[in-house]
This record gives sequence, structure tokens and C-alpha cells, in this order.
Amino acid sequence: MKNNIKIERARHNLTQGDLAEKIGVSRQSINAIEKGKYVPSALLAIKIARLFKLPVEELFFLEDGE
Amino acid sequence: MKNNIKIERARHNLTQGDLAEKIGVSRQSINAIEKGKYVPSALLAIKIARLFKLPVEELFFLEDGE
DNA sequence: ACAAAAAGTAAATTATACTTTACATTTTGT
DNA sequence: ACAAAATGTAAAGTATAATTTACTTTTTGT
Repeated sequence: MKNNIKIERARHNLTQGDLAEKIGVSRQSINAIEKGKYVPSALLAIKIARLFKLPVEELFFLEDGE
Repeated sequence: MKNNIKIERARHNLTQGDLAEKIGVSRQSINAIEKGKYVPSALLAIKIARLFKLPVEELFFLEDGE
């Protein structure tokens, strides 16, 4: 799963730490998700998408094999 | 997290087993998610929403405290 | 160039998603 | 009513998401 979190953070001028705090997770979780190290829960995905006022599908996208 | 999976399954005439097979998870996982026993991964959520041609946000919704 | 902030990363632990097997209950079709 | 299919549920195990602590590297501002 890829995502545009980094881009949206930039648009909103948020650091990973800021985003983590707003969403209620650790900074490392944001970093790991952002870098595609693991797939977040649907809850997290929805919260982040909502914060950026984007549909989940426009923030997270499946890759070929998924 | 609540969801409308049961309703959408009905609209599409799919059993939990059918859905599980199409998505690639166990029937029990579908049952548990459908009943709100746990929050699925974003991957699963997106796959299910896509199958039903619905935005994730129209299939899964956060409740008050979430 | 320098200091401070932000981002990357890693190991160890905890929480939870998901599977498998197995069985009980409910629903559906005839 | 009966049988078959579908759903509900539970326990034990595996996989992986998320946390914490701690340290290194990169980026940003002055």
C-alpha cells in the first residue's frame, strides 16, 4: 500500500510529530505508514484521510499485486 | 467502527463465505468485521469497499468516541 | 557553518488483526 | 417438518500493527 501522506503533510505544513499528535498515534507509526513499512488500520486510515479532507482512496492506494 | 457490510452483502446476494473468498480472507474474519468485533486493516477495508463500488467512508464509519 | 528541529531507523515489547478448527444456532428452501 | 446452508461464536495460534526508548542522519533557519 502506498500513500500520499508526505505530500498532504507538506500541503498542511505538518511535521510527522504534529500529525501523530492530531491523530493520536506515535510519531514512529506515522513515519512507518508514510514510508509504506506497514498497512495501517482502517481506523487510522480514515482519521488521516478525514484530517486532510480527502477520501481514503485518494490518500491510500493498493499496488499491483494487492 | 461500524459498517454496512451486511447490507451490501444482501444487495449483492453474497454470503459471508462468498465475500471472504472474493476478498481473500477467512469467513470468520468477515463475520467478525461485520459484527464490529474488530477493526479491519485499511487494505481489507479498501478491497471490500471497492468490491461494492462504494467509498470506504460510506461502508465504514467511526462512532462517537473514535 | 552552526544549532535546532525533523525525519529515519532499529530493537524490544504490547496490542490486535487474522487464521484454523470445531461446534452450536439460525435461516432458507422444498 | 426436515435437511442443508448460512451465520455466530470460541479457543489457540500466527502475523503484523503500534508503542516506547534511544540513537543517527537529514533538513531547515539564522
